[in-house]
Amino acid sequence: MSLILYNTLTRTKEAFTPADPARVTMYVCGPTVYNYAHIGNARPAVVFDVLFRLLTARYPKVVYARNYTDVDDKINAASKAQGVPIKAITDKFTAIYRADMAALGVLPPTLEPCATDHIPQMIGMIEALLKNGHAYAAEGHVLFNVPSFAGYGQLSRRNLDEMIDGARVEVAPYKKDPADFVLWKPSTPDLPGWDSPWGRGRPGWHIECSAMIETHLGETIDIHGGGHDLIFPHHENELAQGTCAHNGATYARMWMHNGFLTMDKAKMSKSLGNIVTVHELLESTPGEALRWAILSAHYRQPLDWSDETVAQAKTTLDRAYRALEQVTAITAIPNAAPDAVIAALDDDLNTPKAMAEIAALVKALNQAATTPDKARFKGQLVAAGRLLGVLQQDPTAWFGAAKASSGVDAAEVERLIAARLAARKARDFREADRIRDTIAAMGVLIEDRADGTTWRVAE
RNA sequence: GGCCGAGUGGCAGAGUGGCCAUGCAGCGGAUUGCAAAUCCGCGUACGUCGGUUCGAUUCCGGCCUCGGCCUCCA
Repeated sequence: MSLILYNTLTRTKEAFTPADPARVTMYVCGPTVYNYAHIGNARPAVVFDVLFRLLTARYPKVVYARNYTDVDDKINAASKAQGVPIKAITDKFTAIYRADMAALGVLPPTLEPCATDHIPQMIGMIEALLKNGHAYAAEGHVLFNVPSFAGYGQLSRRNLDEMIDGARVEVAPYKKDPADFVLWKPSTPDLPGWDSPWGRGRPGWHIECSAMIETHLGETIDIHGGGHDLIFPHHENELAQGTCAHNGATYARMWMHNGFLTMDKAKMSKSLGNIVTVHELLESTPGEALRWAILSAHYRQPLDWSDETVAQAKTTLDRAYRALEQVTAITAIPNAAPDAVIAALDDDLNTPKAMAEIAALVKALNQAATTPDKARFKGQLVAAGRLLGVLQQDPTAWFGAAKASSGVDAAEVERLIAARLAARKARDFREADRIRDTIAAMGVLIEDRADGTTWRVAE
């Protein structure tokens, strides 16, 4: 089986073949750390985490870098507004982002480089661009000269004339061409800055990714990913400067972009204000349910986020964990994920299809009559879940978390269950049902099983 | 205006030229003291108008609607 991925550059699905199977390289644009990440920001982290898991299962070494943008004008604005150094802000939100993503089951990438740790490398790359004629210095700025790169526009499929027509931004006077973009810009004394051959300044938006890719992954990487809105201008510009800095070497062999998460069909974005942060969602919902909801739509499709989306995800996971709970005492036969699950993911990360296969495994586990069958299906289910980053908890922990966060008085529930058991033994079913109603009023459902009565928090 | 996407059953959401997605919800049955859970069964779904075809939700064209990028944005 081979992995097929959709390449934004060619707009087709292509077989993925790494340049060097001994060292697969992937770079995904990470967050600008000046605020809480919203659930839309989490989508690429989760999606590319699945890809990372898939690649790791197949190749001996996968180097996955996801950066933190910790120098940026929005950070500067927050720094001024709060009267604290930018590092106070970026450190805080980097830690929060890490914790939030961990709660979503996102594995730490191999590398998490920060922009501010790579200023010399950025300067070096800018110097290379100046040297080979693709950039120029003007009024303390250094700009990339877009017309110097014939391939400009290939990723976003647009040509310069059209862009000039549609331009909504005033063209800075020091630009040779309206499309030229900033590699380095001067900083006033009140702004963060670094000494450079062009005076004290700070990097433009795009150069950090190219410099960090060059530093950690090499001139050519296998996969470059990010959100759909990064195609233009960010990735188009990265592609231009990266290619030119390396005298025409391929910058990224495969470009992947996830679709948007929407609220009421409109893109979730900080500027629109229609956001819900991962942080606040985690207060009421297990991270695993959020992850399941994110993966319930194909990564290139839009995904409309609502309470209903999350509720359905949680209910579906409840069912899977209930199946696993039934076989807690049975040791799973260690197993690879079933071919059907792998085949689904191999087809451009078709996570909804993979989840349908997981549902089939849950059913098979529930149907299984013999211990060997149960052990086998349990192993397959857990292995399939591992690829998606779900179903790795102990069922008791999954249901226990729901109990804990519900605020239900567990001791009282247990006491009532004991009382009901006594009534049932006495065949006083009216009293037993009355007690159950009392328990139900607490928001708790009880289940009588062969091995005793269990309870769970109702939805 | 330019360039891109998308419209699937009550909801979410895959996919395919002719046969089953799947999950959630709902209905019926089994089971249960009654429930819950589980299992079994159940829905003439593919925006619209044409075209190609023996046959289209799936291919082609027009139209309508919605969204995205062109500015910071995952």
